[in-house]
Order: sequence, then C-alpha cells, then structure tokens
Amino acid sequence: MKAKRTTIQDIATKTGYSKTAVSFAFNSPSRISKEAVEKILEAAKELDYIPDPMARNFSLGRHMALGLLLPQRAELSLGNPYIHSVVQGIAEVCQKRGYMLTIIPPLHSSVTEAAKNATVDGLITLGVVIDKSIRGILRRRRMPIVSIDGAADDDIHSVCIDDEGAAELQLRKVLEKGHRKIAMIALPDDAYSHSSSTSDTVVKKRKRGYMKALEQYSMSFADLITDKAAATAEEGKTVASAILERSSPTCFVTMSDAAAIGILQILEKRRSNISVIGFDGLEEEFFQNSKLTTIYQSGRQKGEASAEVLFHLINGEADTPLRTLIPYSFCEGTTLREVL
Amino acid sequence: MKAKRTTIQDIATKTGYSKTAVSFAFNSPSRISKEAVEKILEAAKELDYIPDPMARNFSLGRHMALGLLLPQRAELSLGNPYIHSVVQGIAEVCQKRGYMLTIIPPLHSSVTEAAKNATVDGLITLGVVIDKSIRGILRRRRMPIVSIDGAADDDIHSVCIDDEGAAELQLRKVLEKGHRKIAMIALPDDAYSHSSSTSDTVVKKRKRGYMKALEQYSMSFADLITDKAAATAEEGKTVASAILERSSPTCFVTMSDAAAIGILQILEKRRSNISVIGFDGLEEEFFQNSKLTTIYQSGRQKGEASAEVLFHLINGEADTPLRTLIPYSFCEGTTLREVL
DNA sequence: CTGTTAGCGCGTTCAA
DNA sequence: TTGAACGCGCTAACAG
Repeated sequence: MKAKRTTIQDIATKTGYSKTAVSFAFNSPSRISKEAVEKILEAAKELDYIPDPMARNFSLGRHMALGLLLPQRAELSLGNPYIHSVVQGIAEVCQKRGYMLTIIPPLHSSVTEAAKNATVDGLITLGVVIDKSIRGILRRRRMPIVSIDGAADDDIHSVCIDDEGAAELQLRKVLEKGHRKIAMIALPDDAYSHSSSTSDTVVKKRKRGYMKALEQYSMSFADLITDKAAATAEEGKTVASAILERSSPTCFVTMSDAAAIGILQILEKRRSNISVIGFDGLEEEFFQNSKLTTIYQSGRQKGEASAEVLFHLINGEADTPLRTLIPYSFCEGTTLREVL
Repeated sequence: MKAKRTTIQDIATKTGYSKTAVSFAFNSPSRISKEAVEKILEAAKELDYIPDPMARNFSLGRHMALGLLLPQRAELSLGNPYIHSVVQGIAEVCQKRGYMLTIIPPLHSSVTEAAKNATVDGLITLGVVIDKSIRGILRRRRMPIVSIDGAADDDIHSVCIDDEGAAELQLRKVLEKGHRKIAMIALPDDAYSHSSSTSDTVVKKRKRGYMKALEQYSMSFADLITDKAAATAEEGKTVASAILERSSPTCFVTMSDAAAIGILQILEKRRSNISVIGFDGLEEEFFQNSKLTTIYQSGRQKGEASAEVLFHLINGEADTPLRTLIPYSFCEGTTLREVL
C-alpha cells in the first residue's frame, strides 16, 4: 500500500557499501574515503534518504527533547501568562542546545501516567506535582527532573524565588498604604498533589511571609478576609463576587496576576475603586498597558534557570546547585491606592 | 557504573515466561492466563519495571507527539501572545488525544534542519515557512503537515482567516473615523521563506484588502506612509520613532498587536494621542486591560483547528478539508479615535 | 586508513 | 504461549 521510507539498508544495497559505511558517511565522513562518502551521499539524494531521527535517537539512547510536565489541564496551565513566560525561558535554552521542548499535558487526567510515557531526556515541573509515585517512576526511568515553584523540603533540584520574602513585601506594601480591611486570595494549595500537605509549598512559604508582615502591624490572619482562587481570571471573578456579597474590603491581595485581573474586571464593572495587588508580573512589553500593581518575578528567568540546571543533570555534571534562587521585585502600578 | 534500567527481558527471565508474555501482560492481558499476568505484573513491580516509552513508540512506529515548527528564534516566536494562544489551542487538542506537543525551534537557525530531526507524528507551521526543501523533507519522511497562516496557493492543508476581508475591515474602520494621514506598518513578508515571493502570503492577502478599502475612498497606497515591523513590541517602537521623525500621521495601522503595543508605548511617552489599530487580539481575559482597538482572530481556534486537521491526516482519514477558515471580528478599544 | 560483520537497544508481533 | 524476526540506525571489534 503505502510506499516505505528509504532506509540505510537501501542506500547500502544501492551503493554496494555496507550499512556501516553509510552511517559513517553521514556521521563521521572522515572515517571513510572521500570517494565513498560522495557516492553514498549522492545515492542518498537520489533515493530521497533521510536518517530517521527516532531510530537514531533510540540507538543513541536520547531524545533531544526536554519535557515540561503540566500540573493541570492544558487550558488552565497555558492560559496563565506567567506559565507562558516560563515556557519561553525553557524554549530559549533548548534552542541554544539544539533541543526541542515537549509540553506534556496530564494523560487521562493523570500526571503520573504522563510521566510514564514522556519521551524526553529530562523533565521540568511547575508547581507542586512531584508526589511519591511520580518520583518512583522517574527514578526507575533514570530521568532527571527540576522543579519550578515546587516544595523545597526534599532532594529534588528546584528553582524558585524567596516566596516568603516576596509575600511579606507584597502585604507590607498594602499595609503601608493604610489598608486594614484586606481580602487575601490564596492559591489552592494541594490542587494537584496530596503529598504537598506535609511539604513546604509555595503557598505555605508565602503565608509565612504574610504572617511576618501582619505581625509588624500587630495583626493576624484572623483580621483578614480569606479565600482561595486558582490562577485564572475566571476564578478571580468568582471569588471577588462572592466576597463583595458578604463584606467590603479596601484591598484585594492575590497570589497570581491571573486571578487579580479577574478581580479587576469585577471591580471595574461595579465602578469600584477597591485596590488590588497581584503576584507574578507579566513580561515587560505587555506590562505597561495593564497597570496592575504586583510582585514581579521573571517566569522567563525561572524557565531558563531550570532548563540550564536540567542540562547539567542530563550531562551528569556534579556541581549542579540543588536550589536556584531568582530575584523578585515590587512593581508599582495604579491599582494599589492609598487609604485616606 | 550506572545501574541499567530493567527491561522486558529481565522480567521474562525472572518469571520464566517469554518476552512476548510480558508484553501481553501489559498490553493485552486477555491474551494470556490470569495467573501469568499476575505473576508478571508482580515481578515487574519488584524489579521496578516500566516499559520504555521510546522503545515502545519506535516499535509501533509512532511518537505520540505533534510538533510545532517555530518560524524564528524562540524568543521572538513565543514572545508573541498571539502565538501563545495558538500553542494553547494545539495543546488542548493534543491533551484530548493523549498526545504531547513538541515545540521545535529552528536548529542551528535552520527550520529545515529542525524538520529533519523532529521526532513527531505530524507538524504544524506558523506563518510562511514551508519552502521547497522543507516540503521535500516532509514528503520523504512521510510526515503530514498543517500550515497556519501559510501561503494558500499550494496543496498543503491550511488554517487561516479571510485575511483580505479582515484587512479591508480594519482599514475601513480607520477611514470611517476620518483618518487620511495613515501610517501603515506591514509585517515583513519574506522574513523566513524565499519561496514566499511567489506565494500568496498573509501579507499579500491583507494588502489586497487594504487596497479595496482605499479604493472606496479614492485613495491608493501612495497616499499612505508605509513601513514594516515584525510582530514584536521592540520593532513597533523602532518603526514608530522613525516615522514620527519624518512625518505626522493621525493613525497607525499595524498587522500585529505586538507591534501596535510598542507603538502605543512610544505615543504614550510623547503624550501623543495619535490613533492605533492592531491585528490579532489578545485572549479575552487579558484583553480588557489593554484597550487596544484591533481585529480579533482567535489563535486558540486556529490552534485547535490545525491540530484537529493534523490528527485527521495522521489517521489517514480521507475527508479532511484542505482549507479551514476561522472567523474574525472588529474589536473596539479606545485607541482608534475620531478625527475632528 | 578503509571497509565489513555482527550485535545492540527494547518492545511488538507473526508464525508456529 | 513462545522463538525469532522486525523496526532502523549506531558502533565495537576485526580484517585487509
């Protein structure tokens, strides 16, 4: 039926050389005579031969690809501009090294299944996803992994910011502006991983930071209106509407810009001038138009750093740092106002 | 040195069954006795065995991955939010089918090389990249391809909008508002592909649309200030600065929001209220904060449609439409003002 | 230095 | 339920 691809054997047969010779002609031309190389390459051209990269990689025991394990459904994960900037960072480093970047959505809703079937040389995870079963699989598959924003209480290589410090800064800015009726919108902690309940997650770290800030004003969590929202505008809207039903904060503090943007939309609709401060920060260019006050962390830098670390691990370099810290900064916008 | 992964052979040896039996235990348990399945799976657990997905895919002649061929360096491609939404759309469909999405940056700056080495079941391209050499490679590799925003004068499956109509609409809106001193910022046409010079590219189609709109006002291209900019904020800034040096348009018309945003930044800095209209449209949520007036096309829909078509091709379905048309719409913002 | 033989990698599948 | 072949290219070891 369908004509078969030409293989290395076809070229060998056609030229009268051996498969080995053909392989050499492509990969180490110096290993055989100039004449042979020429003949072989010519025959290859005639027969439309291209070595199959899959067979090649299989033979060489590699994939030439890094994998990014999405913690949730693709719509949710990739809908977050922060995650997008991480993807960008990883892709840049991959490109530099001649690698591809494989985005791996949960398989049958299971990150574990996805990890089993990933055909890549190493994995990067986003958020808290590395539970025991996944670690087991990766160990068995001898697949290196780097975690971005993962729990920090284990021996997995990770890249993150000082979440505690960043959160403290975020809330302190709010308190400095005089806000006292504050709605605190956290990220759901254990959305993906159960093991996270005992791990030191990003959310927990940030809460410690909030606590520190509160203490400086002799306040505690009990003085806040608290709720949760995943990092999507949709959830931000929902939670903002719910909160405004039952109370009237002067400021919303969120753990993601995505949620903050949803909240802003609700506020705009109501012509309310309640303050909002987000977390993440969009990349430079697209920043300016949205004047959201936020804590900026560079997803791109995180992506780059994690890919860099992962390549170290893949190449078996020993001196790879277990933790990589990325800087953060307060980014002034127009959505955090002084309380009069 | 490093302990080897356990293979199917290890399980076979340990249980006394054959490789075949082990394979069946995993893939079609009904083919062998219940007892055998149990023993084998238990042994597999003990020995920490997981079938190697690469070997599996190799054997089955597939990859379980779709590829997205980036037309330019990753920073540029992925920096464009429109492209990001395309990625999102593709990823969603991949997820639904249990596939991965492999992002393939140009290899050694060559898209052709990247196409040679892509280990995927099919490719999606963005913009004009399918020149002769790439087509040859894909033909030899028997790799199906779908082109988004590609030239439409060939036999490659493609997904696009009615660019001519959309461009006409865009410029007509501008003319209706009374603008006559218009700066038209096109996309560079043949940035990636030389063959495009004879193909009916997106840029050419849009120019025909502009022409139609101009004719309705008895104008021609000669009445416009024209220039080019790639789809990045950076290039938008550069070109805006250059144009403002030598002339004073009342409106900038661009072929990408990315460039439009750069232009807006320059105008804001100058406190100028020159109008701007873009092309692409950011996804819903993140739209509202940037009030850019633009022609909206859903990158996500394009991504979904192209992946859907590609899966049809991979599965050898015959009834696959050669052209898929996605809708577009005018999106009112605040950056296109009436000329007094 | 040029070229070949043979076997590997790992799971799948046909014929028995 | 199994042995052997297969997919496709790479490479150690060896011969001239």
